[in-house]
Amino acid sequence: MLDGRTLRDVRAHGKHLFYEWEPDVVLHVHLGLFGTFRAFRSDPRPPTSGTRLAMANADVTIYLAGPTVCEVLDPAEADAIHDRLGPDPLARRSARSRAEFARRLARRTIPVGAALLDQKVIAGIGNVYRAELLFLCGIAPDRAPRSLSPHEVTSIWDTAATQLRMGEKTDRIITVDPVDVGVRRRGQLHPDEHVYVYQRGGEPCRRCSTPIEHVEMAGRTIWFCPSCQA
DNA sequence: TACATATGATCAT
DNA sequence: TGATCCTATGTAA
Repeated sequence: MLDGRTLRDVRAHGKHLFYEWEPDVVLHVHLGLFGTFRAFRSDPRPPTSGTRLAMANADVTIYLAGPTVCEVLDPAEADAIHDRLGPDPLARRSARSRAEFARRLARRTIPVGAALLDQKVIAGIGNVYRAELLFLCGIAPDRAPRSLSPHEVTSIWDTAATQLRMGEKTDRIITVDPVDVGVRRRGQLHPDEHVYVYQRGGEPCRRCSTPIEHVEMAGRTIWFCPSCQA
């Protein structure tokens, strides 16, 4: 279906990837929990039974295995998927998107910790960032969206944009301010010091030493500091 | 070698 | 809320 076509563009919205092939065919990929791309610069191994997609040109061969979604769509179908997603903090037009986020968040009655995983509210956050963002903003995960001040809502969006941009740049999730672990620069952080709360249940908060707690929310575990996020 | 576990999202109920 | 998709990795055995 895609053989021989030229790749015109690749776009991302949240964790959804859209490969636009000429003319007017869109490959929609979502890696989910298990999906991985593997690239072979030379001498590609033959695809295995788990390989769902192979893309190759003269220089590189890329395999995709384990994705939640790998489907060929027409542009209208791709648009429909795009339209049902909430705003992406990494997209341009951020001020407008922030207002849209505030609107969509305010309509929900679920806890803010659950809303951050709802792709119709905000796209692309994920389980690590939802916990880290709420820590950075000093917001308890079980707060009702309606109880959040405009400033708190703004800070969630702006912090998401900043942190996601940093993650994109470094290809790592590093939310910790080096000052909080007693070093000067990001590069001096030990890998165990990259996050404030994610998967740190029982360990002392990096800011106040209170033991980190965790709770189940939207079917997944979220960690938080009961003192910093009172 | 076996097993638990993970940065996700959808759908049925 | 639980089942489902079903790869790679790290740790235990």
